[in-house]
Amino acid sequence: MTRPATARIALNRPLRRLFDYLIPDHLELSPGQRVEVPFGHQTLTGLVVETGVNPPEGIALKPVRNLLETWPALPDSTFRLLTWASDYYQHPLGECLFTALPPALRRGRAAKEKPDEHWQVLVTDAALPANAHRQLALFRTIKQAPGITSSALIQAGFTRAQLRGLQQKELIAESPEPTAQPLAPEAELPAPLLSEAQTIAAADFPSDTKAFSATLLYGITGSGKTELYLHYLKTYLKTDEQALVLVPEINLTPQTLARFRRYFGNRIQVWHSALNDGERLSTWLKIRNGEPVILIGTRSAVLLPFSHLRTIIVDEEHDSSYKQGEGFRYSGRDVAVYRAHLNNCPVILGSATPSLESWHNARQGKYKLIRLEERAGNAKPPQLALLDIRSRPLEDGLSRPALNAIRETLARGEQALVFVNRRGFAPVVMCFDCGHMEECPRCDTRLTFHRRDRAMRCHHCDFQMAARPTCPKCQSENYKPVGQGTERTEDSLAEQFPDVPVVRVDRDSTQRKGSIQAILKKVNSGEPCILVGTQMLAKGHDFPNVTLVTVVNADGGLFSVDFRAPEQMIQTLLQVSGRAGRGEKPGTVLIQTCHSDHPLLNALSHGQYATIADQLLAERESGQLPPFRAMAILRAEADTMQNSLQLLDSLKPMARVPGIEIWGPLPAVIARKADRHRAQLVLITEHRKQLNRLLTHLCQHLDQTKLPGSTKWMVDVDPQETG
DNA sequence: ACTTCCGACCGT
DNA sequence: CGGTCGGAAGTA
Repeated sequence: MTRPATARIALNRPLRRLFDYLIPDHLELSPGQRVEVPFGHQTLTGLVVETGVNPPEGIALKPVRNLLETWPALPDSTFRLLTWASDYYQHPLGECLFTALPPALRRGRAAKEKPDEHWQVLVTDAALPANAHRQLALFRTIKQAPGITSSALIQAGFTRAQLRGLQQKELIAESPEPTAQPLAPEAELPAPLLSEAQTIAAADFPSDTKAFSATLLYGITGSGKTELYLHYLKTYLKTDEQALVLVPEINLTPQTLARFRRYFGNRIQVWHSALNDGERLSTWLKIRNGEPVILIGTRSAVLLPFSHLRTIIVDEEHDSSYKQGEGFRYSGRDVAVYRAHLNNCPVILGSATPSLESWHNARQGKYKLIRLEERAGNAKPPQLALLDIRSRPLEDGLSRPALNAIRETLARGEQALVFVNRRGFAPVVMCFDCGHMEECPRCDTRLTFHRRDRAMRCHHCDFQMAARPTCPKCQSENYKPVGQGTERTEDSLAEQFPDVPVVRVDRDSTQRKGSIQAILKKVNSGEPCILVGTQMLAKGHDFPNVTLVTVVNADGGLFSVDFRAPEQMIQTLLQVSGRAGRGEKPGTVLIQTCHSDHPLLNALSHGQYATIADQLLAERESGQLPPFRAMAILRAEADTMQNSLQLLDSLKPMARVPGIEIWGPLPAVIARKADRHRAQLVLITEHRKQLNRLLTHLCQHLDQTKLPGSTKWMVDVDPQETG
């Protein structure tokens, strides 16, 4: 056996091919290692995929320039996971592999953390200009805690610039040795005490962390799923093992984190979009080094290079944000299940409203189903009632009975939550004389009116303009907002209940960092108030004093073209209903609708999610839709609809494979978005393997096809949005 | 994705 | 005839 002379390298580029290089004599390479290679006129970071390959003929190989670490940045298990995901989701291997690296390592930086500086004061009193109060505060902080680190100071709200300022004035200096005693680790709590129902559920959790198993924990809102996760990890995870807890972005709140930290102290680490490059590198290294971390993270955490991973929990597994909507369109939940499989460890999917995919797997016996249908503590499930608003007068969207219920709730000293599924003031502005509606010039959408700043905004691109006082078409002054948005509901409620704070929670009101924390703090004080908000309110928050939930309009999902709309509507309604009555007091949910006789809404007001899920699954089966068949969408976008449709049409002959059904090509529901014309071709089949082979073939073909102008195409496997 | 190459179009 | 702008080709 001679040493391999060539290596196949993956690059972080959207190319469905790898590049071969010579291995210089002084280097020894193996898969997963990070290297530097020449590429055209640039030097790029690459990852070794294979060595000893036969390069294509007639190409002069260049040598690998440099090996960045002796150890593989991606260990074998992670490497295999990503290779599988690249093939399954039809996304270029290079880009898939690089998503498992922190930004610093993607850019070719050393896999080392910057050592943290420690600081001490040099004088007893700082003579600073009167306006330098931040520097003065920083000086006092360092004086009080000699040896404190830069990162601790930055965490406390100071900046590097302020440190540099004091250092230049020679008021502080780096201290060589940390003089501060490290804080004694706080005593970790033992496994939480469980209720009777929880104890029964806990007994069904997988006890073997060295074998694959998939468990669906169906626990109604407020049943205490998090306690079960904590109990499970306390019971079965050994002190030298790693665990992963996936959560939707919105659920990673300081409260959740604090709760986990009380039980596991500094084993708890986090992974989410708000981390900076340094924090990402630091956490990545801990995981790569096999430290016994319990990682609480969002979607991309499932791709990290764990080596002692013994359990994966996916909380709120139905949440659509687990599916990446662009680029590498993977599902964090599905990758988690496959990872558990590869790794021979348990995966636990938890939800009060499981996805039909997981529900189906449980029904089929592929997943073990654990049911927890009792609320923890003294809390009772909320009472749901439908409120038909067809012949009722509405005041800014709210009916008299709903307003009365809110009034009574506040009078009892409790809190009310009003759920509106649209942000802004009103979804459209319409001329009552000529019927004109304001549309986005770049998309096939209507503009939403935001009264706060008198702006018309498109919620599908970044277009916005000043609102007009009169109709631009007929100059009529009878030009008014129509329909309900969060802003309008907020204003109207503030007018009707002037003595009570009205708090709006949506993407516009929570843009500022930490503003949601401030809102939650206010609500958790328990004083009577009205919360108005979108989806954001439905997710995972615990408001013990909210006893009434009003849904302004539940009809959005009833007649949508998207086959997932009914499922999503029911999940959202149940999740938001779950915010009611989580404390001692019972909760009520009022759902305003124009279709109180609709079977789905009726099932919701009478039955359990389990019953509805069975019904919805039966409908999916009769329609031969996912999860009964596998689906993939080929999307195209171009400067004209004709170009998009033509490209997809040209694929149809190749896609005519027995057993695979083709729908389309058809223009997307929003056919034009940011001046791009979009169309899609749906492929649907019972044979997932065959579909995968076809997609590989189609991608290969498309890669070699020269496309006119700016025409783009993409593949979406297991799409979440089918419009 | 990023870089370079090459032909079209402009002004003098 | 130089300058630059935009699209296409190539990266091993």
